[in-house]
Amino acid sequence: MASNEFQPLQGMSDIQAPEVYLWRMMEERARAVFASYGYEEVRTPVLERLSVFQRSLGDTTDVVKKEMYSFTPSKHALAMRPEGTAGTIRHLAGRGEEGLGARVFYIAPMFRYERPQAGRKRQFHQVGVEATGEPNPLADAECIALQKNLLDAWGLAGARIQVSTRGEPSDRKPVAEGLRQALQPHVAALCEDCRRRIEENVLRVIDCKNEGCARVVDRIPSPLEFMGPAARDYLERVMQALSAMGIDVVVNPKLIRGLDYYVHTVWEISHAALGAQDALAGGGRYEIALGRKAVPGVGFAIGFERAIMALNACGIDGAQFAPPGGIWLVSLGEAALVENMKLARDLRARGIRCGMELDAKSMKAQMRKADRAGAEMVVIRGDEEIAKGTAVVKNMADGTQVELALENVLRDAQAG
RNA sequence: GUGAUUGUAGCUCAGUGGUUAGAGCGCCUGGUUGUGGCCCAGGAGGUCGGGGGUUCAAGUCCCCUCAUUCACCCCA
Repeated sequence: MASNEFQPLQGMSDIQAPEVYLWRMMEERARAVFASYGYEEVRTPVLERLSVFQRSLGDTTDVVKKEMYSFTPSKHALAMRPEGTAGTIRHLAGRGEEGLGARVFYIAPMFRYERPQAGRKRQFHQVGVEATGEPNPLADAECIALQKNLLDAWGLAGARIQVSTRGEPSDRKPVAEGLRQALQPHVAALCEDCRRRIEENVLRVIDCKNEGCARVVDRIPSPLEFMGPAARDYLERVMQALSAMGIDVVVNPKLIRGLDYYVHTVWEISHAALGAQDALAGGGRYEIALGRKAVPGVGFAIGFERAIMALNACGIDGAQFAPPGGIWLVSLGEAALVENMKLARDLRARGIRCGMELDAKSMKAQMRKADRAGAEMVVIRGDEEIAKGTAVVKNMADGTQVELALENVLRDAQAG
C-alpha cells in the first residue's frame, strides 16, 4: 500500500468522490456568486516568468525566496505560480486601458515548496478575484462583501473577518522606524526570532505567537499610530461601508500580511476549527508594478483545502452533494445484455444517469451493485421481457415493481 | 530548513524476539431456477513502507532511507 509509485508526490493529493462533490459544489456556487457581481473568469498559465513573482510579491519574501517551484529550461527562469494575483495582474496589465477597471476571478491550483501540515499542501487550490482601478475604499468594502457572500453561499458559519491597513507606501518607513524605536527598550523580552526580525522585518514582531513578545507588543503603539491621516481615513471609510452593508468585521492592527504588494486595506478570514493555520482566506489592496506600469487593485483569495476543513467542521461534506443515483439496468442472459446496451444508450442520450453490469453476473450480484451505486430505479430484462417488448421496473426505495412496455420505461424515466 | 509523530489486508487498527501474522468494516460467492439492504455460511486479499544490521530466530531490537501526520518558519 505505502509503495511510493502509487502515491502522489509529497504535499499533493488525489481528490476523489465523495470529496470531489464538495469541490464541485464550491466551484459552481462561486461561479454563480461572481456572475452576480459581474466578474468574468480568467484562466492564466500555471507557469510564469520568475520575474513576474519577484517583482510583485517582492523578492525578499519567503514565498519567493524559498517556496517556489522554479527552473530554467532555456533562456528565462520560470516558476509555477505560488498565488494568483501576480499572474492575473500580469495578464490585465497586458490589456492596457481595458485592464484597468477589470473585474476577474480565478479558480486554480497554486504551488509552494513547503513542508506540508494541516491545511497546507504543496499543491493547493484557491478561488480569488481581482478588481483593478484607482484606490477607492468602497471597492475594498465591496470586495470583502463579495468574499463574505461566497462563504455564506457555501454554508460556512463561524468565519471571523479581521481588517487592518498597511497605509500608503509613504507610511512604510515611518511605521518601521517607529516600531523599531518603540521595541528598542524591550529587546531583552523578545524571542530570538523577533530580535532578528527587528532589523529584517519589524512588522513580523507584531504578530509573533510567543507570549513574551505578545506582552511587549501590547505595550507599544500599534502600526496604525505611525501612519499619516490619509491611511487612517481610508480605513475608516472602508469600515463605514462594511458596517452600512451589515458585514461584521473587526479591526485588528496586529494583523500582518507578508506580501510586498499590499497597500492600505488588508484582511484575513479565520476559522476556529482550523488549528495552527487558522486563516482560510485573505485579501487586500495592492499596487503591482510590472514594466513601467503600476496596476492598482483589490482582491482576495480563499484556500479550498482550508475552507473545506472549516466546512467539514460545520457538518458539511461531499456526500451531501453526490449526484442522484439514476437508473440501473439488470440483464438476464446474453440477449438481454445486448438489448440493455441499446436501452442504456437511449437513456443516456436523454441525459439520464444509467449504469449496468457488462459481465454476465447473477441477478443477486447485479441487484447488489445497483444498490451500491445508489440507483433509484432498476430496470430488469430477461428473455421473457425482451420477447414481449417490456421491462420490469423496480423502485429501490420502497421495493415496489411493475412491468411496463419499453417505450413507457423511456417516457417515465425522462419524466422523472 | 528545524523538531516531534506514525507506517501491519482496500479502510480503521490489534499483534510480551519464538510455529502457517490477526480482528472489525469493505469486497467476492452461496443460502433464494429472476430480485438489493438485514441475517447466516464460506472465500479472496499481506514485499508487516524500503534497504542494511544484531540474533539460532525480527512485524517486534539497532542504523539508514522513503512516506504520513502535527508543529515551527511562512502563508490561503
